[in-house]
Amino acid sequence: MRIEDEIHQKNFKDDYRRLLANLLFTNNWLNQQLMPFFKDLGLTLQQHNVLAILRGQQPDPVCFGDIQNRMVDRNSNVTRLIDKLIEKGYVTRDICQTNRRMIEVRITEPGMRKLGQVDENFPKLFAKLHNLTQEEAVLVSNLLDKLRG
Amino acid sequence: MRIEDEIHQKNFKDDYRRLLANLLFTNNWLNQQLMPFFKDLGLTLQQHNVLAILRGQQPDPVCFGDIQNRMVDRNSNVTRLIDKLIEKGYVTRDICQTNRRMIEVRITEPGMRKLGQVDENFPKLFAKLHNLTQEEAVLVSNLLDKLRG
DNA sequence: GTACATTACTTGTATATACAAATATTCAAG
DNA sequence: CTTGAATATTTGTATATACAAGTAATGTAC
Repeated sequence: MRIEDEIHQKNFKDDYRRLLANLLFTNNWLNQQLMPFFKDLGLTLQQHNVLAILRGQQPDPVCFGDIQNRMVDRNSNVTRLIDKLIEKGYVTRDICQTNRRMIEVRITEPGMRKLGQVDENFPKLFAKLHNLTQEEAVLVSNLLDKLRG
Repeated sequence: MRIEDEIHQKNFKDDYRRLLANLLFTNNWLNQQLMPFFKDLGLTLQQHNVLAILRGQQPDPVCFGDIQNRMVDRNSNVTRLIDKLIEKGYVTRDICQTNRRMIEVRITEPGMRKLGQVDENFPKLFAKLHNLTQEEAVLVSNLLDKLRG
């Protein structure tokens, strides 16, 4: 459905304004697909992002700063995110012995199992993006890279 | 900058996962451009969105439901948004006399002037989107329309 | 014309976000 | 070896969001 119809706006002053509205609207649409998906699995999008980062570095730990730099959403409060993940038993935190300002975060076995469970369900999530062909997905992605400069 | 470099991830399992990360990351990037822009002008993105909708219907009023349906961000709480805009003197609210469940919202003269001030500053905001050519902007926008189905 | 569903908006609340200030450790200069 | 700057994380707080429940007016069936 065209963005004009989605937000009941007949036309835009120029193509950049249409793009801006479209990016914001599409992000909202995307969040409405993602939030219930992760909620059903007992995670938030950001919590999943952290777990995936930790799995990627296994068996090495990752410190808060590195987690922040690798997150898709840079505004997340890593301290509080990790608190939640510890509550759920999916990660551990230890003070780094070589630099005691830093915190070493590691994913636990239950955390790995939870990620595995998410992976099993991913196909039904990604099915929602398959209105685009693979070539179109690559094209949009590259243009977004270009947009950010 | 490629999304792989932005979030320090060597590669993605497939092009749809790369697209998903890229859409979310780009939205965060976009918000970091938009938020200070509107903050400097004493508005939030959603407040501006409402004002623009009201100007579009002038001199007719717009009810809450219609505002919601035309907003880029459908999750906004229109009641509280309007409360803020009344506080600032940019809109008025009246009970609709033909259907007293409905609220008629209208933009005020100060609201129009504020919108005018935003318009004056828009070029410097949209400059940030000009890493894409006009053709590319159209292309991305159309592909986003297609993505949502 | 009364009862029940529907519509339109409001309120409450738990959680999340943005952003600034605080703490605690290490580094670096003299 | 002390002082001040830099780094890494934590805490505080005001505002925003998601979502469920509440209220009030209208529509509809009998």
